[in-house]
Amino acid sequence: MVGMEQHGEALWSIGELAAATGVTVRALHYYDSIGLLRATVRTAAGHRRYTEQDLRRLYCIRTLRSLGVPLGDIATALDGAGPGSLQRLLLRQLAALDDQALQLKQLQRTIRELLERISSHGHAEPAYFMTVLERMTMFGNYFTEDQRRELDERRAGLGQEAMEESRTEWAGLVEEGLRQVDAGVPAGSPEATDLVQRWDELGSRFHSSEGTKAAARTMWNENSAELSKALPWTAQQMQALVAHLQAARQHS
Amino acid sequence: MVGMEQHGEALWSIGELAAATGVTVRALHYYDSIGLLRATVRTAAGHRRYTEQDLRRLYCIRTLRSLGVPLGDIATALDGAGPGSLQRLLLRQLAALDDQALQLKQLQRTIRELLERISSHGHAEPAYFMTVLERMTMFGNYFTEDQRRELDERRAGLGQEAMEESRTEWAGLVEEGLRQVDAGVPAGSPEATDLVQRWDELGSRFHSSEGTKAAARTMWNENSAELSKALPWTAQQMQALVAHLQAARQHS
DNA sequence: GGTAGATCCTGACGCCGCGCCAGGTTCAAG
DNA sequence: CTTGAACCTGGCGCGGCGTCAGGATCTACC
Repeated sequence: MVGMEQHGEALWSIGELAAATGVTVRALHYYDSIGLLRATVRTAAGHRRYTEQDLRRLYCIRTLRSLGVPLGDIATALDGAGPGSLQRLLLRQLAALDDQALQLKQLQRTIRELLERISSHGHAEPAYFMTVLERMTMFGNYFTEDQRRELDERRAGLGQEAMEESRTEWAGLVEEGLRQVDAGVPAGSPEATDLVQRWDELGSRFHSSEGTKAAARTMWNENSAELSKALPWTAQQMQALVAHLQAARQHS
Repeated sequence: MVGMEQHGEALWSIGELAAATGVTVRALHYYDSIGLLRATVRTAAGHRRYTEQDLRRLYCIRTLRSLGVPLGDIATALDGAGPGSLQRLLLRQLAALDDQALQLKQLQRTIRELLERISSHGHAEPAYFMTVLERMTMFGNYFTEDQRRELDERRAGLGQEAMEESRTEWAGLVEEGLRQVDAGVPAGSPEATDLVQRWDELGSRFHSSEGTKAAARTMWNENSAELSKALPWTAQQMQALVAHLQAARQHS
């Protein structure tokens, strides 16, 4: 072991440190280069010598890193503001992981649905892929898990009849949207903005406190859920409608 | 809309496709450059024109991508072997996500433990970081969740007395290991390999069916679990021991 | 004190999935 | 014909290292 018994302090070469901690030499080089873990001592020839303090710091770094914390955050937590900064970091990371876990659950459910669809139906038609995509992006971007639960409760509260009614109404809106697309109605026209407004109103029935914005997205979700059950429209029609509504929403 | 009504087919420019699907133009450029989604048509000036087939393919791509599938896998699944390849891909991805979910749970538990430790103890000493790191790397690399459960059951079955006995025995082994380190016993010597063997045997009590290899890792886990409760050794001693054992294991 | 082989150094490119310019060409509308 | 929007290609950048390449330096043995 290099430098043992010198001034009563133990010094490790980079290879020894790597072997002992399981971190690669390259990683240590990298940590040094970004200033996260500089070797306290350098020999005359430029070889790195690590102290026991460095070792302890390395353990902290690797632990946090294995918990998924990015190196930049580790650096600020270890160098920056003293007490409590580590705690705050861990709390943030825990929250981030919670988010990730929820997303993972979403993905797993979606994949299982896709697999069922494939095995029962023989194959997956592209149109179905579209509906899956719709639901995922809408869901992922606009709702937290809590909000999702709230929506489920609200839907349960509305009852079967109201749900059926809304579905018919929604189908009517889609039909009109397609008519507008076919007729070439411009996105800025009153017809189009009116459609968007009724669209959002219908959505707002399923959502109260959070306002119309999120409600519109809810409607999109109902949308794709319905589509997955019965697909009376082609992919091309749907994409045209999507584009039309998006454009109209920007104009209004 | 570009190219509408031409030969009865609809063609989209790259910007239109981007707006309609929510994919950025840059991403489409990238997909084109890696051959994942080439624009079927190019105008004389080199501008991309996408067909409805391209649109459908894009929906598939984005769906799989949002499910976490890497682009390379998507390409092989869409272009490669026909029926069943998609199903296999999804099954693989599902398995991968299951793994991720388990790892996430591990991480969350570990962070919560760390937080408890910090809040009850005022701060976290570096030595504790080391034990956390040990458990994580050992656990993460060598055990599946099922194996973990099996281990927990086995430990419960052994009873308190046997557990206590094993702990004392283990402490003895650590003491001897430290003696060897202090005395400079080489890793290839019979003393060292004998220590490793007894170490693994002790571990094998906690693990039957999977063999000694995994059992040794179990022992490592006990190791750090004990350390977290009472730390009679310094970080430096532990790291030296770890290195010694690793080296001896390679020699035997 | 010479030499071999292990270890060390710095510097550079590669990975993935794009984001984000820069500088030039082409399109659609008035 | 002009203007501004859309399009093109090509290049750098991120994070966290892995993986060479080419050279300097260490340790051990004769």
